[in-house]
Amino acid sequence: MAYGGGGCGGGSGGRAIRVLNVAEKPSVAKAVSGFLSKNQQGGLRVRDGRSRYNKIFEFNHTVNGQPCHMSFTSVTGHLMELDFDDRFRRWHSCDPVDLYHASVRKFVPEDKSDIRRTLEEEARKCQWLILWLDCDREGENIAFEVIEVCTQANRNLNVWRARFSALIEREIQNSVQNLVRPNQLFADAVDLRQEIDLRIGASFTRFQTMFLRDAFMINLATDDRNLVISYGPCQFPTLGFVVERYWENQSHEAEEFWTINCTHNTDEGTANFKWMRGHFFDYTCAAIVYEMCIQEPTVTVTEIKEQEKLKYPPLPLSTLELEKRASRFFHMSPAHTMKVAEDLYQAGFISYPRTETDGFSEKTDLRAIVFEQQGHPLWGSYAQLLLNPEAGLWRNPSSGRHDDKAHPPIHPTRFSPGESGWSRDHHRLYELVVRHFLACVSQPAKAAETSVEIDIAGEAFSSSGRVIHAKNYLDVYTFESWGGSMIPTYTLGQQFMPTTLTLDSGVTRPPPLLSEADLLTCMDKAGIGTDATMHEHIQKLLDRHYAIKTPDIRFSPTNLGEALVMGYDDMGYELWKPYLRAMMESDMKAVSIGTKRKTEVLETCLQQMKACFIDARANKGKLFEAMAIFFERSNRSNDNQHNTGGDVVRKCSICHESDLVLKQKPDGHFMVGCLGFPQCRNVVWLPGSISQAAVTHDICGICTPGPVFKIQFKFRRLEIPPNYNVDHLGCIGGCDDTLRQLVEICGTGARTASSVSGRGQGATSSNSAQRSSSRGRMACVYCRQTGHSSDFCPSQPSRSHTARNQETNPPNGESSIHCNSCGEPCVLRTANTATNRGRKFFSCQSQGCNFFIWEDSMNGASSVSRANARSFASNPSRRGGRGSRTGGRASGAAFVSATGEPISGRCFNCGDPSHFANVCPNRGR
DNA sequence: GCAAGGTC
Repeated sequence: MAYGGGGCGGGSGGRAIRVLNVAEKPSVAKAVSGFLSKNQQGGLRVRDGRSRYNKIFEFNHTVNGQPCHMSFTSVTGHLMELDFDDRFRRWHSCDPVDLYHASVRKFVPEDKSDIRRTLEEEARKCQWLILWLDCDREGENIAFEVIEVCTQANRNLNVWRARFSALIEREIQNSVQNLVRPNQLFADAVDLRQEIDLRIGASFTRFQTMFLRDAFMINLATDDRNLVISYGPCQFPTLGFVVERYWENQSHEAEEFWTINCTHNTDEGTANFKWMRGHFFDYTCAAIVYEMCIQEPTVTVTEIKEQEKLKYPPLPLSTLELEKRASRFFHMSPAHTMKVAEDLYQAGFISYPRTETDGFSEKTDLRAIVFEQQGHPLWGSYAQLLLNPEAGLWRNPSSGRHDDKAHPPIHPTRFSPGESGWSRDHHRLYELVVRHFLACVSQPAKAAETSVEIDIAGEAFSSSGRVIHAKNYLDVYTFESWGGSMIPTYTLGQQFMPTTLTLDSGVTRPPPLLSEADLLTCMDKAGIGTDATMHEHIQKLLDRHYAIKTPDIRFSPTNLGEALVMGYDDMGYELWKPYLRAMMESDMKAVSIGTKRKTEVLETCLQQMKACFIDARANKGKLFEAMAIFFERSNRSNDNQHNTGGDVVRKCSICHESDLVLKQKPDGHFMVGCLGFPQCRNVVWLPGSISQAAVTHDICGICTPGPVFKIQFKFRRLEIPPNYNVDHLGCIGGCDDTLRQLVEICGTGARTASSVSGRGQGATSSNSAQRSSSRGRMACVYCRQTGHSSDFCPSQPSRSHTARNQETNPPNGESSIHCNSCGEPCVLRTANTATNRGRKFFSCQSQGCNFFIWEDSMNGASSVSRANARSFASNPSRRGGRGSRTGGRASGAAFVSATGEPISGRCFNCGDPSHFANVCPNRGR
């Protein structure tokens, strides 16, 4: 592009030339005009342009010796939009696949036409154009939009770009004297993204909306015609994070683990010692170690460490952190936070709220910002203390690794004790910004931490205490805390008796659903969205009914959201993963630095996406199947797939006003699902081997709440074991063992059979719950005896971890034993305790792994058999669990501490507190 | 009626 003749400055013999300056937003136009008009003859004048928001500032300035008359106006972000030509814009105007090569155009939309007129009118009067857009790729792209409009009005413009890294006077003065040319490559990278986003988004959105809306009854709280089932390269991966975590959460199977805890009471307080092995999942192993400890309970202090610990204040505040912290501290949604932050920014109380930067420029006058806050009733005195050199509270803030080169971290720009027009959230957000800023320039909190390690019968335990010496930044950053705790004083080599020594159990917990802060972190790591748009993508999931927020502010997918991700996943596409966006980001980088050309990247990407789209459409059956799990077929559909379902089986136990109905999925499998949506996702899974099913008028006499209508099933002979009948009058209310057994034997059809890695095996909560709750009650599917499940069937090769190792590893093979927990090799060691001296055990070599097993127990000659351990573990009243601590101490324990206090402990074999396992009369029974 | 990116 030609930018007009001549360099900048020095060439006009002292006659002022007219310069049009354009910023990305009105606030920047105002701020830069303010800096550049300082000490200039005539000062700063302001007049209206065509747009009421975008004023025109006028002043004189000299650029490289050239006197200039500056007119400074602004746009509001992008001036132009990209869209398809009119003939492709109506949804039914073309096949969605045509959108990959349909002609597109960039144009100034109607609501920006007044800004366009201002630019045209001003450009005609000027010789130069200086672009003050933000110094990022989007800014560069907007610069070229401005250039296009302005040069159409005045072909002779000499076009310059001002580069600045912050709105600081020195930076701006420097930038105007060092003008450069705009960078076409940066703008190209954005053009690339815009076009790919548009074509992919529009094609998939039109396709899936039209297809699914016609095929299913998607009963949302919106007019059917307004229902849009959108696809976007940012919104779908965001949904993917939500669904993936939901699947992890639902497929979690709680596992019981065991740990040994030791406490020690003295006049100075109590120390809680944690077992340094953490915990064992195998009760037998834990019990063996516990036995060793309880038999030689004398504690020896082996290590005492005292050190100063620092808790550092947070980094300067970026948008992402503002959103995360407002969600954590105040439960404000990111979208609402940004709305409130925008208000505060517009009113001048805080700096620009859309910034990635998490470090202050050295040129920022941080003390001046603190100075302003000294009068505040809540934090004013802290601000005063910060500025007092004698207090020693000041610390130059740390810098993070992010810098958008356009905006500083979010900080207060004007003092306010609180404005009358502010809502509670305005108050809270302003307070967060101020306190965060004050914290950033403060010393870290300081504490003395003492950690004590002890040894009981060769087992290591540790405890620590903390004394806070100086709260420092925590005094003003009241949203965070740092607890102190006291432990008694110990000396190295000191010996004592524990007050309690208990074998405690716990269960593993599923990973929680994603919180707002978690979701933002996922998006940030994967590069989904920008600081200014991440909250919009999250909001879009809610607006499109893809996800809901639970009462504890976590995201759970709706049936629609889960079905979409499931459908694409079944098709084999990772369009719901962040990879597409990551690829686009890397292509954008390559284009912006000139290693790839825009046209080539665009061509390749669109070709790939078009092929993907065609394939996805050919495989829409998968999407259909996934949707059919949750939704009723619509009679609008022209599809010939039959649906025999719809008969009511019972009222839904979750959403009581809806019915659970028997349905047949397109793949032929049967299921019972709830009609209530989106609140309810209750599904009861049926065996995959059903050929026919019909709801009868028989009501189950066992299951409550009733009525629960029985279903007459016919199974396919070859798909069920010979000892089951093909005809079965079954009940889905929970009383029917046959159904549950056949689910375990045959699976539930498509969902479990096609389950992919990473997806929870239970596709829904009720499925997962059914699987886990049925475990305790059902008969074994191999021997049909009750009392154990197939996992623990004595007549079938065990499938448990421990048993597998026992089968595949020779008992005495030192190098062939692998850890049950992490799979690493174990080494053979010899115990050196009084009761087990000389006895050999395997222990895992992997750092941080706890696995440990007696060699002789691997022959089945364990002093505690597996069956014993199980039955012991299943009776909480008999095990040394959390509930046993006080009971154990009160009962007649066999050991007393040095102070004569009885030590809690019970026989781990039978639970009796009167003896320990080595002399247990019930041993081996 | 569709995306994501600016911004008011």
